[in-house]
Amino acid sequence: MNSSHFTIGQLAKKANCKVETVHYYEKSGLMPEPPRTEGGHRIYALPHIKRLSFIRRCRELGFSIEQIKELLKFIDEPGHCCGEVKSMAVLHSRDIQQKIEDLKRLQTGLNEMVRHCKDAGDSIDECPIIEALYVKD
Amino acid sequence: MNSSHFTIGQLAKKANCKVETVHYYEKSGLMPEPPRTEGGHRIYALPHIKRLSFIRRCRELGFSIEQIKELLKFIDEPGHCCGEVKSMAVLHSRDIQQKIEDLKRLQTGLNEMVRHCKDAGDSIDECPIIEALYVKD
DNA sequence: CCTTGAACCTATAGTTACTAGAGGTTTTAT
DNA sequence: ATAAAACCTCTAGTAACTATAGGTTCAAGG
Repeated sequence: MNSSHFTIGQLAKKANCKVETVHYYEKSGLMPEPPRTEGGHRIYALPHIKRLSFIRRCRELGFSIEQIKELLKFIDEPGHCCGEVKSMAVLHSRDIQQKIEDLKRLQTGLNEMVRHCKDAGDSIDECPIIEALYVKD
Repeated sequence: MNSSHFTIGQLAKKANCKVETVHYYEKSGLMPEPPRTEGGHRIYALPHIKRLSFIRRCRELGFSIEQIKELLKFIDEPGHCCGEVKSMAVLHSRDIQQKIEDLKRLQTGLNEMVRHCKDAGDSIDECPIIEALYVKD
């Protein structure tokens, strides 16, 4: 294996993910099927590292596999423009904002219940959290 | 079906979830197996409604199925105290706080990239988002 | 009573994004 | 040559549902 070629393990390590994840991305269509050795081992090169690192960074940002597919299409195919990428990023940013707000609402509700709890001693029958959640209907 | 008994569809509706979800909770051990009609249909009563509603409220608060199992154990078995419930709620609240912070970090990173985008016109080669994510390694 | 449609039943498979394990082959280092 | 590490494909599992298929039961209306 010459120095401008990499095994799947090396690729995975450089992009900070597992070998199985690379298999998964190949099967999902994110990563191209690479050339192989005579023995059947995958041969990767620098462009693969760049692509996988891109995918990993997008995943870290919370983009779904499908969204990353679209982004990769923008990159792979001619004729796309930055505005399309920006649109996706803006929509995604809104999703994240919505999730933050949802979690904050949860947090508030939960903390409100915790606030009414004494530190110890009460039995379950007198627990404000259980009382709040196990109400009559 | 007399008026203090409910079908699974009625139960699901009252607790705001689907019939399949009730099946799932029964299989997961959250809901007890109820008595049946001669024909094999499940017969539910008020305590089932209360229990399922509790489960749904916990799910809405983001508790996992396993966590809800524990909470239900506190309720079902004698000798537990409110402090145990409070502990779980406090730990869970911390989880949620961590998620909020993670999402905010994502949000910040994403918005920073979006901020450098002009509205349109640039090709993908000049897209600051792609440039940031598809870097050399 | 009969018919029909709705609701029920169980079992299985799919969703998303991985992750693990099994059993076998290839490569590498000693 | 040998042993261990790394590779391969395939399958199944994770969490929390959700959908589908094929069959049975129930309820309402004629």
